[in-house]
Amino acid sequence: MTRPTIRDVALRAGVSIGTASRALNRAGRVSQAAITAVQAAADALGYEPDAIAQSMRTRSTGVVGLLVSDLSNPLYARIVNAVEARLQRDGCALLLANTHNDAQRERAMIDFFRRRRVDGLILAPCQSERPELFEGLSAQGLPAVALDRDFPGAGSGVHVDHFNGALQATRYLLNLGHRRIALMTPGQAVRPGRERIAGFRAAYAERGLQPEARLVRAEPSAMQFAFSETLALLSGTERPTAFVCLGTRILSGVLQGLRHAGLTAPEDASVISIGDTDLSQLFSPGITSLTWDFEAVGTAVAELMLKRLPGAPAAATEPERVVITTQMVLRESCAPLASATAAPRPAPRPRVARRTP
Amino acid sequence: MTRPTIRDVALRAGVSIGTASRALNRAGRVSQAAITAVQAAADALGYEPDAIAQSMRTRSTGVVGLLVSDLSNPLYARIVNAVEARLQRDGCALLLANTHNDAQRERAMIDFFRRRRVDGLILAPCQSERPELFEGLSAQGLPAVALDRDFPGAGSGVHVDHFNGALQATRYLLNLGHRRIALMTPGQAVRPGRERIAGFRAAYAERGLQPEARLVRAEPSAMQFAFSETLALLSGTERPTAFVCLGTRILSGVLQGLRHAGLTAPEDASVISIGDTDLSQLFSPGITSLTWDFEAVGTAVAELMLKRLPGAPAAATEPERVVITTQMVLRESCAPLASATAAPRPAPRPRVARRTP
DNA sequence: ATGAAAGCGCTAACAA
DNA sequence: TTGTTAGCGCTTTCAT
Repeated sequence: MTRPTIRDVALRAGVSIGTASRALNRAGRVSQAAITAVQAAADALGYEPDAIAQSMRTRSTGVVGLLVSDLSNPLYARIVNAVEARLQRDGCALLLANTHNDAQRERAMIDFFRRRRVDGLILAPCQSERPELFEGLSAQGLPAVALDRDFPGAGSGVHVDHFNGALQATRYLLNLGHRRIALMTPGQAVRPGRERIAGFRAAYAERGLQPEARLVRAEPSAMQFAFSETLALLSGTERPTAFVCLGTRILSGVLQGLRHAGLTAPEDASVISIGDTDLSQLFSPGITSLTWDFEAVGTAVAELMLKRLPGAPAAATEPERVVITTQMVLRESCAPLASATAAPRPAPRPRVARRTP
Repeated sequence: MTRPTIRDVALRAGVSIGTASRALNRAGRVSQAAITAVQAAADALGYEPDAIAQSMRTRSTGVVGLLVSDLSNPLYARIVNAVEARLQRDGCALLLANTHNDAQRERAMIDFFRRRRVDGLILAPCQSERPELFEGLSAQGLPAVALDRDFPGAGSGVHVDHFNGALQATRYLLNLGHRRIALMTPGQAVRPGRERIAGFRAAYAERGLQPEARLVRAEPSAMQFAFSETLALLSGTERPTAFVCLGTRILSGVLQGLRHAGLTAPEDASVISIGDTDLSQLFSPGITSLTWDFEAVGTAVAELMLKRLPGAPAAATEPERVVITTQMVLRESCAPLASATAAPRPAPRPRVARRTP
């Protein structure tokens, strides 16, 4: 009842083990007759080569490790999905681990993956982008690709253009007359946070302005956090007139905060979010969103990885970077500042004509 | 520059390879002195045992395969996340693959995983729940656990109580006076769909009624599908007065359909959805939801798996089933039928008092 | 073109 | 308690 090995196949085909291997892999000098016989024997036996044994010999597993901070983030999930799909096309397997933003676990899982002899590592995890982490991998000849993270002086990666995204979103609000704009984004310790804050500041700088420091709230993404922060921001007298919500679950927290305070967008505050989600589309008012192609991110990072894999046709060694640009989807959640303060609130009008029943 | 092997460690510690192995694994008869020396040598060398070689010998990889139809489904993502977390605690790795509801790919990926010698397989994929699939695995001694799927006559699994969930939701609507209730659920070919339809029918049966066949729409989950189906259902004269949306992305499709038709919940139609999402919570009106603990599903399935793994303390052989119950979260998206037809639509009142600015 | 044989790094059975 | 040795299943020289 044990699985047939190549030995069984060779025996049955009446050839040696070596020949069987060559025939199976169509490698080098094998006669057509041998190929046919071996193939037949393999089929008859239901032979499946043992990937572990192959890895043992060839020192290549065909497995790529993916470290992500939190898969339950739907936006990450979409990326991981795309990574897997692309890898699958090339016969690569995906080993997945969550780090839960825990630096210690990050390190542990990298070791774990290395012990398992993954052929490459995709990293989107780090609390802090320690360069030695990335360089250590490259030095050991383990291809690593960064997913929206900057490891100083290192390697390939896919990067979303958060800077210009935040710039564009902020500029849009400034053009509407807003000056007290709250920026809520996860972790300024990592690239997305840093870039967004920089873009935010740049938009103000274009007009010779500077944002109030207290309005920049950079913390790990969490709905609960966003909710309480929103309440805190709304409680003061000089409350923000606009919210830029740059984290997956931040939007819901902010919307709940506004609701809890009895405020409505866009009359009381304008709102911009990221990721063109169901919520953005269906909330009333529709939420103006800063978004990008999440599937493209996953596909790109997978392709960068595949290119650097041992077996790849042209094993590119020089680092490569892919930039993913953002787009704004305009909806109804932003309004000129004047109308919010000066004019009385206009009566809400339905977005579509109501059908007569 | 090559990684140190156990040989190097043994050499440096001045012991034999066998002793080094025993010391590293703290297995059996080893002197304290040996353990100390070997440990020191391993640390000095930065030795990490090669998991592939270990697997080769022990015939156990410490890897569990997970087959899921579509990870970009946020609800699945949450489950996978929980699975990974639980597995990680026990030092198991997670090999992940999407099947995209493609029966052929399902089979291919199972073979792929088996070739990689996974220790176990978690399956939540199957278009059709072919018994031979599951039985084939068990017969080969590969532990398999089903995730909300029924493989006739087979194995362990975690099952959400969709039957009672749908029963409860439908009963709730019937109690409100609704009779033309549309049920939208993905694939009746698989367990969740079947159970939901059965629960739906059971609720009608309790009152000696029978649902109209045309109101049961069971297709693969997709927002686009839900949207067009909703429009189709709304276009007739005898349009449904309530929608039960039992698929992750179905709710958005239905809501968009209603909006497109110029209709509003709950005045024109009551709506119930699954999974207590951001959208359910923040949409106006708040969507009454049928939900369950997705993390518990993932944890349970992981634990079922761990229990059946070769190394497990008591390798349970008899199949085990875990049932996850559903809860209703009542919000504002459902209304008595009478008020929708007889009474004029009441003016909307804000959910919370509006603060004076 | 084929067969024999040497390992990949490790564990486990057997001797000592 | 320790060292020696035989593989796990496969690929890959090296002869033939």
